[in-house]
Amino acid sequence: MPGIEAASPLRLVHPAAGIGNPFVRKLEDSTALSVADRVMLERISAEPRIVMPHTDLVREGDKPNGVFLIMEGIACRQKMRANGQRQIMAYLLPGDLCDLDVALLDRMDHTITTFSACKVVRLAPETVADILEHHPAVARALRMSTLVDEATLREWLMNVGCRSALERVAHLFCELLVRLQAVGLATDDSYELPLTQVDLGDTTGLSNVHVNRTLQEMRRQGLVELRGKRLRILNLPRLRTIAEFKPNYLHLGERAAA
Amino acid sequence: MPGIEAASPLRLVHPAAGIGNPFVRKLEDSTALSVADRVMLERISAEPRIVMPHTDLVREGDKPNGVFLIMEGIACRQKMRANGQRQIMAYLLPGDLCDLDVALLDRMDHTITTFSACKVVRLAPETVADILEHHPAVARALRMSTLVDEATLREWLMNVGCRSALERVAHLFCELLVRLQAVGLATDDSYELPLTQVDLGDTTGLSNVHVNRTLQEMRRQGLVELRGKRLRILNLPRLRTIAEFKPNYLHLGERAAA
DNA sequence: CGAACTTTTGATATCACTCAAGGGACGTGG
DNA sequence: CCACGTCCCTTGAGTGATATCAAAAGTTCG
Repeated sequence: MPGIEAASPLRLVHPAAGIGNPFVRKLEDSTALSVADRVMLERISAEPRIVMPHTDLVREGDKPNGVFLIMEGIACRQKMRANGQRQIMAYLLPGDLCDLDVALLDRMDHTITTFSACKVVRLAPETVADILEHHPAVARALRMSTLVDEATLREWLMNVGCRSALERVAHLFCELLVRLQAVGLATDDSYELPLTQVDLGDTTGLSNVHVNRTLQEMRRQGLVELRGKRLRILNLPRLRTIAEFKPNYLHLGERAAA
Repeated sequence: MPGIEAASPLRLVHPAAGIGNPFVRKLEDSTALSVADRVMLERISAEPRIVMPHTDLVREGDKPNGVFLIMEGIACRQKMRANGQRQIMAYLLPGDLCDLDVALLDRMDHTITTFSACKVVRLAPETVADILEHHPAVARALRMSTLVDEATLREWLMNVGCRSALERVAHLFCELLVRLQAVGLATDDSYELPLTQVDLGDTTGLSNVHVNRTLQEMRRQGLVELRGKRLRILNLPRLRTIAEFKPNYLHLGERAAA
């Protein structure tokens, strides 16, 4: 089946191929993809669905109904407590594929919600199975990306478990810079951040009020500038030092290790 | 190759088969294993290595050198900060297999250390690859178990991010009860817990002093009894309520859902 | 232009941390 | 079997970081 697609030159010269498609771009970072791989990836991600902001893609307790691929926008994994407290457990950025093996589970144990308007693709379990079986390079890259998701989760636990408010927010900002740069969505020092201070608080285990004061402190120290929904990092070296940010857990190439 | 093994009846009547082997026991919870599967599992876990307490199995920065299977004892994943602070990010209990796909990574991003004396088996990447290819039922169970590990990590983040000291410790104790029961290492209401209060603090993001005071409060309320290294839960319903413990994230069968 | 949301501010409260020291428990070696 | 060291648990006092509450000011958007 991939052979048929590969015979179609139209796909290969599509202007956005490999640049506009964050999924392809991300996978290519970790593995060399064949033409057939790339064609297949372009094909499955060709018709994204547009989802409004603050919409649940899957809810805790639902039966998993396939795997989501984020093409545009930002979403998150989250869980609520009975008293209304919320913990955000991951950000899903363009190029991220949620839960490769989720079909093995009976019920979702958390909710996936969009922050901003998103373009997402839902892949049926059979599609995923097909990729895993017939596209080993892609499968490898996806497995790798799952490992990175888990490592990121560990780093978040580290963040909330043993860093101060300033350090936590600094760390989050450093991580997002690297991850967004990897899919071409950040400049050298800035990116769009469609989150409220409440969201940041629910991410870092802080109250919104304290996030606010922490951001003020960061501005005062000339670390960042946060206007509208755009974050600009003014002093990256110092921000990294404060956060003790070591991007090794993101397992990027040598490129970003510096 | 499995066929040859299956022809050997000796393995099948091994007295400890499926009972003494926590790995087999755990996998059988999620999938029906064939005789060949079980034989293979018994074979690869036949000769565990004994590791002293407080020994690193792999260190952050090391090249991953295979996958560890915990047969006995308790170990953990952890990371240190430059200032000496430690965050524990997972407990590895008997029957747990660490990092199915870890061979894809260049470097470890965290350290795995034993708490108590452990029996562990190291599986070479080829062994793992062989299982994934030739034992689909086992592969499924292992993938599933990886999903549970990740879900557990999310729950820990929830714990540290939005629960009080009492709630955090209560939640941890509830989780351990269920997980240890699943491998036959806990009674109805008690289990061995070879951890110090410092360890508990590094797990829950609390200081050792505060863990101490929290444990005293739990004793005062008649929730638990912690003598020597044995934890006995005196009022499980209340402990669960306090922790808001919902074991759904462990994705056990109906059995433990109650 | 108004409603709803988000950010900001001030005042107060509290949970948990730090520091420091005393008391057990346990193991080892004399 | 006792003496000692070490590790762990416990206690007290004082502090500090962050939470809570409530209201004002700013923003966004229909």
